[in-house]
Amino acid sequence: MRDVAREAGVSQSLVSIVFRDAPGAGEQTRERVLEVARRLGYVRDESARSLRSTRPLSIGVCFRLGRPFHDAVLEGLYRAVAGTPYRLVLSAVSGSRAEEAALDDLEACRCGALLVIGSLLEESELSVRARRIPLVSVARRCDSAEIDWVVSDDEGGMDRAVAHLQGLGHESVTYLSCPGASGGENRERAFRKVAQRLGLVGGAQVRVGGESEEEGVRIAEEMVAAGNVPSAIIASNDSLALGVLGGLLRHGVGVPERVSVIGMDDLKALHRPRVKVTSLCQDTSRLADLAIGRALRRLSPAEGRGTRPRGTILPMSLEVRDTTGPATLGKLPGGA
Amino acid sequence: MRDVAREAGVSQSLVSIVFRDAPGAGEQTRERVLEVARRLGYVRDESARSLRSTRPLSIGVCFRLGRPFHDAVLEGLYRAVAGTPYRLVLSAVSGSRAEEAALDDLEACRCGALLVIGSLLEESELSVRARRIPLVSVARRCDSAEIDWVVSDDEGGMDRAVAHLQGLGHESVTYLSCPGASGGENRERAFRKVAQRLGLVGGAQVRVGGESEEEGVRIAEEMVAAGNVPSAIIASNDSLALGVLGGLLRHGVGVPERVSVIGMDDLKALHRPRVKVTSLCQDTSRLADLAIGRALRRLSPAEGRGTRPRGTILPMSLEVRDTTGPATLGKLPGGA
DNA sequence: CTGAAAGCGCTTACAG
DNA sequence: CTGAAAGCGCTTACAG
Repeated sequence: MRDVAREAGVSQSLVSIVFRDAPGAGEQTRERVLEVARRLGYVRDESARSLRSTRPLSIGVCFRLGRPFHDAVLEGLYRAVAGTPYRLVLSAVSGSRAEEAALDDLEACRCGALLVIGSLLEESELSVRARRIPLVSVARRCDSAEIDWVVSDDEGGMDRAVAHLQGLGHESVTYLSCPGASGGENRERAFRKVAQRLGLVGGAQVRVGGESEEEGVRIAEEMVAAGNVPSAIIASNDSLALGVLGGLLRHGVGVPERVSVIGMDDLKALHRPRVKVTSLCQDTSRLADLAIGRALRRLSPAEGRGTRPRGTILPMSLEVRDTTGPATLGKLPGGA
Repeated sequence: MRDVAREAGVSQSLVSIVFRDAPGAGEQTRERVLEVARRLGYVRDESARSLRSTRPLSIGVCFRLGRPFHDAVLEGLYRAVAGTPYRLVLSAVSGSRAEEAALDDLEACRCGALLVIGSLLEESELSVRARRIPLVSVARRCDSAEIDWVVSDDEGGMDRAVAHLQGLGHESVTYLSCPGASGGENRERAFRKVAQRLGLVGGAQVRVGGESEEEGVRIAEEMVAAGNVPSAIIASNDSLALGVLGGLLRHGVGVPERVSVIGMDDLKALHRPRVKVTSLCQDTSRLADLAIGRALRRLSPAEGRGTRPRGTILPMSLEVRDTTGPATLGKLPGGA
């Protein structure tokens, strides 16, 4: 910066003014500074900037590697942050990197706020961090006093899914859970509630599922082997749904002729050429917009941390595709 | 840090010494400082650290959102960097964020080196950046004088794939290219070379492919409609292979009975329950290890930027699974 | 083993 | 509109 100032024949503060787009520089001077900077390959130093600046310059994002849902939210976050004066700082959770480490890293980087996608941490631990720095939880509800959150309406979505199946004549539905996942408990609770509300009490089954296609296949095969294949299945995530689908088809159990299958999350991975899975979709783009909105609110000097945190529940949409159809009442072959 | 020093009754430099694990602090003092820091919720500021430190503290990584291959490499990078004194700084490329912007961000963050996964930029642009900061290109060969690179051996892999098909009796092979991808040209060139070397000259076809399952389906359907379905297909990426597979099966063309299909990259997405696709695999973990190794070399004061850049070509392995089988010489039904 | 002082590259008042 | 000076939170010599 000093070099640029010298080369352009101005003071260093003037260069700073030009780069911050602050008032106080003539049109000509501004252009000359910019030209010199370009010529010298000058890049403004973010560390120095954020160290000296009186307000934060960045928003931290904690996400998980290899999850299409997280990638989709991230994509939305970049879009949402584009019009603001903030930049995104990323920190990934993976097999070799715990969520705690990822969050520590973000806290050390002078982020003004933290967005955490699908956190798997205890709510109490998130609370502790939220006391140090504003926290927005995405896709995971947090009822602690300090945390803003944005989630999808599992219950409303589940309602739509079950009603869809009932409309097709299905009288019993088996739900495959996902114990380890961030929204797992919530989804299971939603299913139980909805099943009761829609009078599915006797026909509602909950079975431990998982998060991978492999587990889905195994479950499907167990069902077939036990001669106990339900007429409708809601899988708590799409990988599971895909596995169940594959497992059933492999054993000659028709989908949707004999069994209807619904997935959740609407990942791109679902859009396979062979069969498009009916799925309950989260609106990743709105999730991202709202998350950035919350962060901006906390970052604004006017509002700041004063107000109590806000939770928002976004509707889910049921995308009806190829894997759901009329109930056959066990009259078709394929049932064990 | 000043607060911690005051609270622990020591000087600020002593706190710094403790946190840097530098010699010069008594065991007791060290523990007291650590205890106080924990109690106060002190987090060392990365911006200040990297600004003041005489050597770089971080390595920047530029990757693309929603690509399983990139995620796999990232996972390996986190593992590889764990034992070093450096941290990873991530910057994502996505629909709403150009690769240039992602790299600019990294340059502004005082990274000591940049790892770029599957860059789509012109080599000349990478060169310009490499003059400012050491650059390691992953999965994209760079012959400019300034850039280290680590790639997979497309030609050796292709050799293995074609030989495998020949061993099964296939006399002609159609290659589906991937014009937009980062390694696209290289793979296509590799196929042409290998086809010639293995005497497949007449039977070698190159056809424009793509990067999505949808494109794969379309191509398969065009082949079926034109009555021109080859006996063996190598797709330049796995999504394409999956699409081709789906498209063929849908029209009753048996895989591998009538057509053999090989994909490339061995993404997790390939491990579907129904059919496991034979694929040419990149070793993402070694790719990551080597990339970090290159960066460390450039970062070490001893070696530094003095030596000329090194390129490394890693072997690919052919994972033979369900989609390749003996050639049927057009005697089976299903050929148009 | 411990403390006082300088300085990384910026931004931010404040005086000309 | 422009320049000199202070300071963000650390690390790094260097003196006790």
